[in-house]
Order: sequence, then C-alpha cells, then structure tokens
Amino acid sequence: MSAAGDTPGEVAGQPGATVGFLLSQLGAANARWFHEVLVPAGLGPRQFAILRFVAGAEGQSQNALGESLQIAPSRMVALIDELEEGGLVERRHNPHDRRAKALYVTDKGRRTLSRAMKIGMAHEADICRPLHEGERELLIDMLQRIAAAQGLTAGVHPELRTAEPPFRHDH
Amino acid sequence: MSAAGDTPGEVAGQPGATVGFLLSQLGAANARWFHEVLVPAGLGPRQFAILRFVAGAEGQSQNALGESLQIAPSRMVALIDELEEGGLVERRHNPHDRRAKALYVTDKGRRTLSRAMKIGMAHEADICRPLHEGERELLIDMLQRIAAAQGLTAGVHPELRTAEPPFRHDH
DNA sequence: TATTGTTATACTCTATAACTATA
DNA sequence: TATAGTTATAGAGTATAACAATA
Repeated sequence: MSAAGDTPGEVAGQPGATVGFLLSQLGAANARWFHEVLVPAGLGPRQFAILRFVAGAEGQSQNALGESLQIAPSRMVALIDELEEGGLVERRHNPHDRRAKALYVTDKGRRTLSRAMKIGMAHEADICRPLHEGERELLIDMLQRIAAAQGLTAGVHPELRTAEPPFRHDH
Repeated sequence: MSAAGDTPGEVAGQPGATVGFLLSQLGAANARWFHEVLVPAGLGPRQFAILRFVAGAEGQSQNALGESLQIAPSRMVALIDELEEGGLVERRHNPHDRRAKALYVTDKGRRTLSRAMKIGMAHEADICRPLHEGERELLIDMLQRIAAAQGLTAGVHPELRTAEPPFRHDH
C-alpha cells in the first residue's frame, strides 16, 4: 500500500492508489449498485445467486445447496422462504428421503432469472464502459489470478459465506 | 455479466468470469483479509482509516472528519471513543468553540499508524504477487477509471459511508 | 446415533431521533 | 434558531444452539 505519508506530496489521510483499497472500494460500491439495478427484477443479489444455483441443479436439498454456496442450514431456511413466497422456487418432497426437500425453479422463477441475467449483463457492460478495447479480458485475467492466489473458488461469493475463507497466512 | 447459461458449456449456477462478480468477490475477501492482518496493530480497517485522516489534518472536529469520511456524527462518537480508549488519539478543547472537540494523534497513535501502514504495504504486496511486471500500474489505472466513472472519490471507502453513493442511473 | 430442516435466541452493526451545551 | 457532540432506541442481518421428524 503506497500509503499516505510515504509518498512525498501525497496528502496524508488519503489511502492513495492501491489495489487493495480500490478492490475493497469498488467491490462494496458495485455490490450495492448491483443490488439497486436488480430491484426491478424483485430479487436481491443473494437470492439471484441462489436462484441460479437451484436452476443449475434442480432437485437438490437445501443443505446440499447451502454447502455449494457455503451458507449455514439455518440461513437457507429464510432465503428459500423468500424465494418460495415470491413463487420463484418450490420445495417438493424427496421420494427417497422424507426429511429432505427437493428444490425446483418454477416457470415464474425461470422468467425472473432470465430477466435478472439480462440486467446482470447490462450491469457488467456499465461497469466496463470506461475500459478500452480488449482491456476487459485483461482485467478479468488479472483479477482471476489474484482470486486464485487467495484460494477463492470461482462460483462462491464471500458475502454469502458463513465460515472463514482459506486465506494465505504466509506473509 | 456473461451469466451462467448464456455461454454454451458453462455450468449453470456459476456466475462465470465477470468484472462485476470478481470485484465484488475480491473486494469482500480483501476487506476481511486486511481486517485480519491488521489485528497485530490493534486496529480495525475503519479505525485505521480514521487515524490516518486525523493524522492528515490534526485539530479537526469530529463532524468535519465525519464529513470527509461520510460518517454520521453519532457513529463518529463510538469510533473516536475506541481510538481514545486505546490511547491513539486525543479529544482536546477547541479554544474557539467550546462545543467542538479538536482531534489529535498521540505519540502512541503515531507509532501504531506507522506500524499499520507497514502492514498495509505488505498486504498490498501480497495481493499483487500474482501480477507480472508492470501489471500493477495497469490494474490500478483500470480500476481508477472504473471508480471515477461511478463517481467514487479517491479517499473515501464505501464501507464507512452513511448516505447513498452518487451512482449513475442512466442504464 | 446422525442428519434435514426448522425455530428461537442472542449478538453485532448501524440508522434515527432525542437531548445537552454551547453558539 | 442552529450546531457539536452525545445518548438511547430500534431495526436489520447473522451466528449459535436447541428442537422435531426421519434416517
């Protein structure tokens, strides 16, 4: 971090231009922004993520889904409740295990998901508008390398996660 | 967002590689990571940010500082309380306005700040380890362009902010 | 005895509004 | 009447543990 004070002429108290600060700042800002643009679809970012995972493998139990997304079982309940009350997913009976619920996306859920994904693509375009030709791919490549080095898996967002991430502690 | 399902062969339910997702994921992960590495300094990221701003312009009132960082006055109280209890900053009397407190960094605060900034620089180096020669500058340039397009000011972290950010709503 | 889903409880964080002492 | 700081309260979000039904 080329922190304030160690660069002559830099205003003390300003974090300056560091990757860490910018990632943190942009991450928080974009999460909120995405939350906002998703409102017309009637979904929050978390519900969007869960809806995608349900659609990706229908019939899963809540706990199985929660394990993929690293969400505690007790949290899944309210999350699925919301989606079910909105008529986007269904809890069906699992014929092989009467304890478990099998999760399915409804037709309405599929339409909502489709709309939300269009919004997501437009949002991505908005974010990348300041980038020049070809820079988006380069940016993604760099960010993916940083994510991989921190042991972040491709599909799981930390905001959803219950447990601590597999950070590197060798510094 | 090149969302799941619109790319043939992509596993549905996976957000895929988008700038929006990666920023959000890395932002959250790095914020937590930074929180963790900062523990030995006895500071949280927010307190670190405040300490820097106090050091950057000593004698400021709490409200003035809160306006710079976009923190509500009532939140500032507890934040400054913590720093004062830790012996890192002092609330002195403002000779010109007996309502206001003038904030100053103690010697201990200066040593803590110095230690925290070293940690911050090491953290930045850790983040950027997967990048090749010269890529860090390019990454910062791209991230700054994205931040600027969203109206984010250089020194203010959204996590600290009370009010809504000046997002673009033209999409 | 272990597991699925659920509920209840407590804890953290923060936003809001009321209050005091000054101005 | 307005402002600086403070306090109190309420709300959201989330983690933890206990629970009933089933395996």
